[in-house]
Amino acid sequence: MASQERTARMEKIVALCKRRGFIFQSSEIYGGQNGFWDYGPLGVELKRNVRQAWWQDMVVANDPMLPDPVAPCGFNIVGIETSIIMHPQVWKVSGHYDLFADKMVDCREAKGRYRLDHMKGRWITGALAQKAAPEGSVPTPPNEVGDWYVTTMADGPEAGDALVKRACKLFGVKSNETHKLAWKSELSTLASVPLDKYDHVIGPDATGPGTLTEPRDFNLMMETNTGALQTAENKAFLRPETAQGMFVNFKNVCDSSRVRVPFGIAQIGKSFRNEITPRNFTFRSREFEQMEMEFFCAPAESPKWYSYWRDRRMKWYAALGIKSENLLLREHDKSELAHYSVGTADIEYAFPFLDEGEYGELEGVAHRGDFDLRSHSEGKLDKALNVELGPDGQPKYRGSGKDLSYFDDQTRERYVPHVIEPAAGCDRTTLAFLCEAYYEDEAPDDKGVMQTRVVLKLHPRLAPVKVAIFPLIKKDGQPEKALEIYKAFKDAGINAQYDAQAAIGKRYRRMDEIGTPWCITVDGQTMTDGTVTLRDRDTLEQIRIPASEVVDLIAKRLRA
RNA sequence: GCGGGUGUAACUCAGUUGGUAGAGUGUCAGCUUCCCAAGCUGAAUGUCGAGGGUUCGAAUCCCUUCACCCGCUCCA
Repeated sequence: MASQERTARMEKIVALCKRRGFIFQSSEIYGGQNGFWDYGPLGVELKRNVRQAWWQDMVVANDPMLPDPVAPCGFNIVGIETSIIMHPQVWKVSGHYDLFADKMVDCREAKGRYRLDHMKGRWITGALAQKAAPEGSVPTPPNEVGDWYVTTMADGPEAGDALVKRACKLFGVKSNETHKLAWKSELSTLASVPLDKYDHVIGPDATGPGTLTEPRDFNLMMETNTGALQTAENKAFLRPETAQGMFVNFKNVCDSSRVRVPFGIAQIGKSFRNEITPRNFTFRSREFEQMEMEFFCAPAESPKWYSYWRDRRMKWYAALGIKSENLLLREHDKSELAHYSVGTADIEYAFPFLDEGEYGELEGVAHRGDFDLRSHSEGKLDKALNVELGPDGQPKYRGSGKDLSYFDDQTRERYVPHVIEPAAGCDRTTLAFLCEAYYEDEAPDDKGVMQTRVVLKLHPRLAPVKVAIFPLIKKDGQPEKALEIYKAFKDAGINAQYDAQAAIGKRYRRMDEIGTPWCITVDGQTMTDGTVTLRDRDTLEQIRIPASEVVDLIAKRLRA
């Protein structure tokens, strides 16, 4: 089975990550913490390199004076680093607060999950007609007269009728004798029922009472408190995305850094979400790192910029070694889009933990229109881009009241810029590079027995260790010469390792397994003519070059 | 959240009807070794996922719990 092969491959990658110190489970000695992961000595180098490659391409490489030939024009992108905890109003205006602030109850019998405030019901007195207690319920003596809370998920005017229907069935009353139903209360939501009465609640799809769990919060956002006192007033949230930090600093950046539209603000940082089901290694974590960029442009230019960023981001993954057959650009269907949006595309990777033909999201490139800047200015907008009003006719969530428009002194126009947002998951990207790099060779050993060689074919710029230096044998001055070369790499700021332990073949294999692209070996010939061998991880080929030139050569290859 | 599976050394795994743990790989040290998991000698390493119970005695039986994997469900 192809899927078993894929699972086995993924398990080997996870084992390698642990064995060689790329990724560990968080708090492992205490039994682990679901949805959280630690990066080990090699993993942290790999992840740093991913960040650095992103920052290089998204920030450092860009300048209005040096336009990318395929871009509409030249532009700047500046970096920023904003706090994880922001003013709580930020999340109300951004829409995150409303998105998932609901209490949910589960029904143990019907295996359903319901929003507490959507479940309507009425109290009624009577004897339940049911005989056997349903699965998951509180056992009830049959035909006992009591007070019950009958519920339904039916909405609006239908709710009352639906309850009558349900009650007839539950109490064995004929549908033309509904006057026999002894209602004790008007329609209310389950939120009005105290927890200690849940034994008497009959779920919308249950056949008996007491099958509902207590209401549980399903909050996307992690909560915390900012003062020593944990009161409702000082409740705060750990950011679920880094983007809002850039939107709320739009004016600061404009006023302080001589940028002109079009320009971008980029940020790399941690975000937090209470994922319901953390799964698939680091893919769905509750604490994760994002690499996001908000590109501000004139509304009329935004479709061109959207296409540009979507294509450019695809190229970035390819340039760092992701094969095109494992990468998918998935344009969202027009019906999935908010009407103001020109498009949203996901960049997806064929992770081995997914079935063949399935892809997991690495990055979303979204055209966000002026939704965010206008919301933070005027108040949270609804889908029609009007300020969403509360019952009192005032904005439901007030914006900052600050003017976040931009005056273009070339065209003499004032407008709220539109935003193109390429938002990548750093941990997912790191994981994708690991999965892509994992490779097994077979080669005979000196006894002719086939041996598996595990290689991480990481792009040299991503490899945690760039080069290893070995003395072929531990004498004749070879260790001393090798250490000298090793120090030259350290001095040049290139991450190198020295290893004199065990046979040369074993040392090469150790380096293959962690993805080190090059190994340099000092041998007998080095002592006479000053040359060393340079061995390539992928081709296994060796060339001889002067020891004095190796640092420059590797540095040059890393820049290429 | 539900159902199924798993959890023993750093990794992969063995461990009989209950009698307080083994292998291979890896790691480390020494010798050897002039290029792709070489050889010899030696060494270290386990709260048998955690907590509780039964028992004279638990890796093994029971309960609870945590984590991971698979399938549903849910979801940015």
